[in-house]
Amino acid sequence: MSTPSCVTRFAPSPSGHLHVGGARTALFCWAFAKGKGGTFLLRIEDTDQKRSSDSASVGFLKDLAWLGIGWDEGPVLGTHGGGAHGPYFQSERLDIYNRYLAQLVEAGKAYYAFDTTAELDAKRQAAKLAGHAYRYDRSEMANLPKATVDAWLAEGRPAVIRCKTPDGPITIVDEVLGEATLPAGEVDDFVIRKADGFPTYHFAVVVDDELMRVTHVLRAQEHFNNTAKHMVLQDALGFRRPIYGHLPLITNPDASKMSKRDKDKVLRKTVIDRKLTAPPQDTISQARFDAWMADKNTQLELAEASLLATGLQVTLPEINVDDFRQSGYLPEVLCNFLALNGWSPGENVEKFDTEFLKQRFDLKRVVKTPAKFDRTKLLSFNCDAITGMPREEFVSRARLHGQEFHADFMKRITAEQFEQLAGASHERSKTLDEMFRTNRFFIIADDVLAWERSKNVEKALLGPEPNGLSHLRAVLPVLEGCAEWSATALEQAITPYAVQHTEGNLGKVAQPLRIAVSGGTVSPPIFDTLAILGRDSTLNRIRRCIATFTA
RNA sequence: GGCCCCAUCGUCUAGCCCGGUCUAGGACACCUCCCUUUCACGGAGGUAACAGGGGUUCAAAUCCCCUUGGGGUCACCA
Repeated sequence: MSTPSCVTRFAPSPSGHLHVGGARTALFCWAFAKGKGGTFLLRIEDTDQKRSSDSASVGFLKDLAWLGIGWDEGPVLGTHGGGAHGPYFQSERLDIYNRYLAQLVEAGKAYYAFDTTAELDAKRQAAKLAGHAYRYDRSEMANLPKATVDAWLAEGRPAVIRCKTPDGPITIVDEVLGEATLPAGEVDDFVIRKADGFPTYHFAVVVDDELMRVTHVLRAQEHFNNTAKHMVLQDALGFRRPIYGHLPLITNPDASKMSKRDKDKVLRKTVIDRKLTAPPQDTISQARFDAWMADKNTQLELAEASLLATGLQVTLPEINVDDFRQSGYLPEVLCNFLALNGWSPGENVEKFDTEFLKQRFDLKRVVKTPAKFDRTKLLSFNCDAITGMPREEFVSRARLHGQEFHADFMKRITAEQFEQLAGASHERSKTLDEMFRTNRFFIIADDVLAWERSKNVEKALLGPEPNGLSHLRAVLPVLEGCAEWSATALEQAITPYAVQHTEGNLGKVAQPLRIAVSGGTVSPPIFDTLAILGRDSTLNRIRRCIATFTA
């Protein structure tokens, strides 16, 4: 097997959900490697025992697959993953790390340190009060006699291993940011193995990138300063140095970090604004609600947050890839838009697919500044993509979306009705989800349909004579007499009435009809709406509407 | 606070490396008008930026310096 010229990796910590920022990083790593005929690999950084317990820890893989970002090596999912350089879970590579760790200690490039957390905290605190940055002081631990170290280890004293960082400035060479030099002393003797025996992130990354023959490290800019530590370790271990590229962060419009905490904030604000003291029915328990509201620092689980949001009828900001999926965004649009945050192909091109990205992606064109994530523009892109696709494609993609996220809706509508509805909704849909949210009236029973009592409704129905209500009365027998119940047949039946009684102003008849059958002022085009609804429901609802508003 | 990085319309960005073609381009948003049976779409126009100050130069958005502003990072998290 030949060695690929280019190997990139995406190395997240385990999670059930893929954050959009992570998705963008993965996308760039993927595009970079695949554009060069190289390998893109996935590695799970699960060295934090406290965080790596849950079984859904690699749920984010499905998000990656949904986006169309396939990985050549890594955890197996469908046709993705596998590879000869595993295991790809760091927690399964402990003996590998320990080998290199021992080598460093042996060579005097790393040492055991027995400081307690309390001692270190105190020193950090003192440094902070003194107004300078804390740097680990190696004078005690680095010079412990070997006999002492062995004795303390033998008696089971908790110990970490620290890297003995050489003195001197460190220059980071970065393909997007250029060169940056950290002054001597800026990188101290950092921990490379924790007291629990697990390597720290820094150590595991360096070893794995070497062993997995990673050539290019593309990661978020928040890792920039870590690079110096990784360089120190590479030198100590005699490893080659990969090429680095640090990608600009993606933030909220207010420049704050995008995090699932944003969902919590929306919910908390809603609860406070509405002065609620109890959760809505069928959401979360009162006890959970109280505990959550009592402490600003606790967060609801994602599932709880969704339940509560549904109960409160608020929409949560999309943060994770599956949030966007649920909201009805297209994976290809999300990829396109994500790529535009931090990169652009120039030449005023901004609509492209991942194939184009693969061919054109280039570190030189990655921007240095953080990008504020603009959901409105994403929505506009999504709208363009939806209205631009063939009708059959929209219908089938909307169907899949409905089956996954609106099972109740799909159950109460026939296949034929769905096809008509989707067809009528196509050109007015900005997302795959919209038609399910705005057309609930199709799936409720005729006798529970309620009419909204808004200004617009009253204006359309109860204005000066001849008003909407009288048009409804007049048009009812016309509809009853319709032999064929299709959009075109209905149009042919109603239009003459409009010509005769409203000077051809179809709206004067259409809007009352819309209200009568939907309960509100918004629906697909009126004849489609009536056709989908069917003869019985349409007539039923019009009769009830007349009765209701006449009373 | 120390250290590092960055700085073009409200937002994402093109241009910057290799000064003149930039009276700074595109997209989203916004405003106006048109289309229209609701919603949405669509069409035509428009508003809108080189953070500030010093240099260098015949010429600076483009090069240099300072100021200001923003971001990142300072864990036995990753």
